[in-house]
Amino acid sequence: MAYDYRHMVALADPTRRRVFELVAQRPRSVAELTHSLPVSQPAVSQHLKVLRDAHLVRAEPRGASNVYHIDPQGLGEMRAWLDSMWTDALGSFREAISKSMETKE
Amino acid sequence: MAYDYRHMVALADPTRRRVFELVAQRPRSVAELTHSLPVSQPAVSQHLKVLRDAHLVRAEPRGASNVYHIDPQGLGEMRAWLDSMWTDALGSFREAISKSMETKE
DNA sequence: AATTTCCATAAGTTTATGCTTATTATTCGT
DNA sequence: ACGAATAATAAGCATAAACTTATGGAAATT
Repeated sequence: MAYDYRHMVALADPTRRRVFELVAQRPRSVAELTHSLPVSQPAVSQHLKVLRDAHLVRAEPRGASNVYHIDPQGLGEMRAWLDSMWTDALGSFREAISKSMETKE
Repeated sequence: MAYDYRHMVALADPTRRRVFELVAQRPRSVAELTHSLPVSQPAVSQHLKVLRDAHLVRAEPRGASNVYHIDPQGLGEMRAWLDSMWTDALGSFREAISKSMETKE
C-alpha cells in the first residue's frame, strides 16, 4: 500500500512538467507536443512514458497519431497521499507544538 | 504566482523522501536521522536543506543539535496546486470526454 | 579549557537521467 | 502499392545531482 511517489518523480523534471501542463490544457498528439517544445520527438515520447507509468496521462490512438489526455487516476492518488499526510503528519506536528508549549511554559 | 514544483523536486529522490517521512512521523535531530539512514551525515544535511527550501521541513535549534519537524506550508502549497489542477485540468478532461462521446454517438 | 558532539558547508567523484541520432513499426495519402 | 508522416524504442553521450571525505564553528560534557 506504500505510496511510491511516482507522480513526484514524474513532475520533478521541468520539460516533463511542461508536457504534462500542455496535455492538461487540452488533449494533444505527440507531434503537437513536439512542436510546442524545444526537444526532439523521442524525448517527448520518453517523457510521455514516464507520465503514463505514473497514471498522469493516457494515450488514445487516433489513426497514425497518438492523442494524450489527462488521466485522473494520478492526480487522485496524489490527493489521497496528500490528505493522509495532512492528517497524520500535521497531527503529530500539532502534538509537537503542544509539547513545546508545555516545555516552555 | 506560477507554481514552481519545488515540493515535487524535493520528494522525487528516495533518500530525501525517507528523510521527510521520518521527520513527518515525529520531530528528529540530524544525528537521529543519520542513524536511521544508509548515508553519511553530510548527505542528510544536504537533503534537509532541499526540504527546508521547499518549506517541507523546519529546523528548530535545540542546543547543539538541530531538531527538524514538518513545515505545514509546503504541504499547503502542494494542496493548493492540486486543487487548482483538479478543477482546471479535470474540467477540460470532462469536456474532452463529452466531445469524444458526441463523436462516437 | 580541553575534548567531544553536533551540524553545516566545500570540493571532488560517481551515478542517474535527460538528451541526441538512428532505427523500426504502423497508418495515412496519393 | 509506394512514399510520407507518426510515434515508440535502442544505444550512446553529457550534464546534473546525490554521495563521499575533509573541514570548520558552535554548543555540551568532563
